[in-house]
Amino acid sequence: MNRDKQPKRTTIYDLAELAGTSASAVSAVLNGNWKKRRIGSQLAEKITRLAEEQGYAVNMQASLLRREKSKIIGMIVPKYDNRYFGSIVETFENMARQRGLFPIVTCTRRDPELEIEAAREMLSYQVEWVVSTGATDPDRVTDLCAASGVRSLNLDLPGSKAPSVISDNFAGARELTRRVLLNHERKLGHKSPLLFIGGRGSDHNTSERVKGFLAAHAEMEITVHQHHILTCGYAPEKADDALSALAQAEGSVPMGMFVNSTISLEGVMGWIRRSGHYSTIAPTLGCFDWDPFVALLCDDIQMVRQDVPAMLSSVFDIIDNGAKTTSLIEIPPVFVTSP
Amino acid sequence: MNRDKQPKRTTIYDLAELAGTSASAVSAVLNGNWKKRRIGSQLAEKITRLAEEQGYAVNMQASLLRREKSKIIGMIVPKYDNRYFGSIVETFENMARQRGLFPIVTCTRRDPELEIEAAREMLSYQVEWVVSTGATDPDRVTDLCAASGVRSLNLDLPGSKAPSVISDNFAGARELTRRVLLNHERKLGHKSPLLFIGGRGSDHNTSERVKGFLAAHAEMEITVHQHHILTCGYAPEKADDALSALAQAEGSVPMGMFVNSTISLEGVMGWIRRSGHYSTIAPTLGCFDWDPFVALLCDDIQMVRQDVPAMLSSVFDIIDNGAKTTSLIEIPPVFVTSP
DNA sequence: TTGAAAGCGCTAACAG
DNA sequence: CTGTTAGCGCTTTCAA
Repeated sequence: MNRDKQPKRTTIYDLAELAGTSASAVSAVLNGNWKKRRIGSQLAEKITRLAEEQGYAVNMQASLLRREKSKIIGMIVPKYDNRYFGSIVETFENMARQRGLFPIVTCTRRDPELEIEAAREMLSYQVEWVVSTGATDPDRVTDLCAASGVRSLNLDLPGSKAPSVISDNFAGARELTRRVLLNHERKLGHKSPLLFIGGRGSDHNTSERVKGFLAAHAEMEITVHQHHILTCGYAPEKADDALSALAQAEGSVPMGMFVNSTISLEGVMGWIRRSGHYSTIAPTLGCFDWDPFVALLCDDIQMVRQDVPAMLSSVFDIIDNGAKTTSLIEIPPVFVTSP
Repeated sequence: MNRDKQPKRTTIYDLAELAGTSASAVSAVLNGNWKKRRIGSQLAEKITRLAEEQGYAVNMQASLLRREKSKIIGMIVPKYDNRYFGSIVETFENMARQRGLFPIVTCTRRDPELEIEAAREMLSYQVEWVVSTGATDPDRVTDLCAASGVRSLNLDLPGSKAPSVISDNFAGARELTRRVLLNHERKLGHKSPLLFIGGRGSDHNTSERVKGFLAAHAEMEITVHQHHILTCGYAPEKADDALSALAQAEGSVPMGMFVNSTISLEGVMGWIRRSGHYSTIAPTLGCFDWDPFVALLCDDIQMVRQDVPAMLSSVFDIIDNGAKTTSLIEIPPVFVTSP
């Protein structure tokens, strides 16, 4: 059994004393390179048993201080409040552990200051990599890391100074729009343009999706009204407000919509409910994002699910094998049709 | 500007040399206790400027090795795939940072082995606290931590060897059941018992909720069928399968349900869709959990939202001020009525 | 086969 | 007001 109340944690010196040997022998055994040091197998066994009994845990701070590589990998992520980022984090943790890395993840709530604050903190912990997910200012994080000789990498939103892995937003949005337009035409009996809502106009993903949205309309020879592109931000209330304002200004709102994230969809759904605008006929929707409940919410919704496993495979491929700093990898998203 | 390619990171010795002073002065200044050491303010300023210019970041491994307290706080969490755990993690990170602690969070996918593996890893990193959230075997984590003199604490699911903060499952479930029963009676014109579905029968929360469920029925003098309590597990497919089996066995399924989590609800909704069992009349639902889209899913759903901010306030109150090891704090959840 | 010893970067006495 | 010094626990040469 272990000490009742350990005032001080067990060290390799304690173990060495108990085993009647030296700290270096203990270290070698515990690190598994004792055949290299040709340590007696009975000694090795004794040390292992003792460590077990004492509940010994290596002091990583000391170990890492001495080593050259920390094997720590950091990720910053904007929010934990949707399935997309949730599965990014979960997959990241898994894949990191699989290759013997210790993942540390922190959430920066879309705040640029917090982003660099978090990155700085990670640098203090000697991370070997920083993955910036959906960062508002990824290049700033890259600069900060580069100054300490730490590599970084962008996920979800691209940067210009480090390799980036993102969804193929243009192609995904174009195909999603095409599907929704067809759906809509089938229902209405005639062609009709959609409303685009959600996201930040300034971010790369949103602007690519707008381009895809416009391309699909153009291919089907449908004219989009420029003021029907509402890149109002990500928060639910923003979408809600934008729709209210549009309805007020124009007296009506398009019957079909391209919603730029489940977060925005939350606001859109709330507004649809309250406004009573679609009491006679349900809107035709497309959402560039996925959520299991949304799939059940209505029949006329098409969703695009970003391919998180493929995205993270790319991320770790870069970590394992390297990549040009400027490379931009675009992963095709997956289409989900509601049941 | 900083060195093009730093082969070695800037240390306090580099800074000391540049400033023409000693490492201890640099350390004191950078740690903010230079008034204590009465260091000249011009020197202090110079050091600060230099550190800034060089992009200096303290080496935490070295710093922590020397210090007595690590200021690191760990949390293990089962999944990142729902709003409840997502907001727990986000709130935890915030509150930890607010008091100068460094949070490390890891997801253990409801796997008892991973739970203790993760706890062991955190101990190596010298965490001061481990918060076990929804752990399958919290007492094992507590034992492991105790052996290294590290304090721990349970969240969401209670343990017997460390303080626990959980929702008031009994009262919450009783009130939720009461509301759904009333709703149901109003709709049907007569009293009718509900089906309980989801969760593990062996976990504390589920069994308390079942008790509350039964109590509400008893108070309204409604008899529940024992085989209408389906604690089939948390995965969506489990709920789906359990409903299929019940329908097969009995030819019908109750018109009202108490669903034990949004995860289970996912399966329930899928089954409802596919089975066509409720084509004429919509089911009356209650869900012990909250999700913004579920609120929009149907009119007849009552939800219970666990009070995450209050739960984490309790957690940090214990961390700040201590608590009896055996204390069990139950936080009343909040009722959400769909719009 | 094994142990002694140096030193990772930092903090905190202690000695000026 | 400031510098010197002794470790924190561990890994890794190097010498035996």
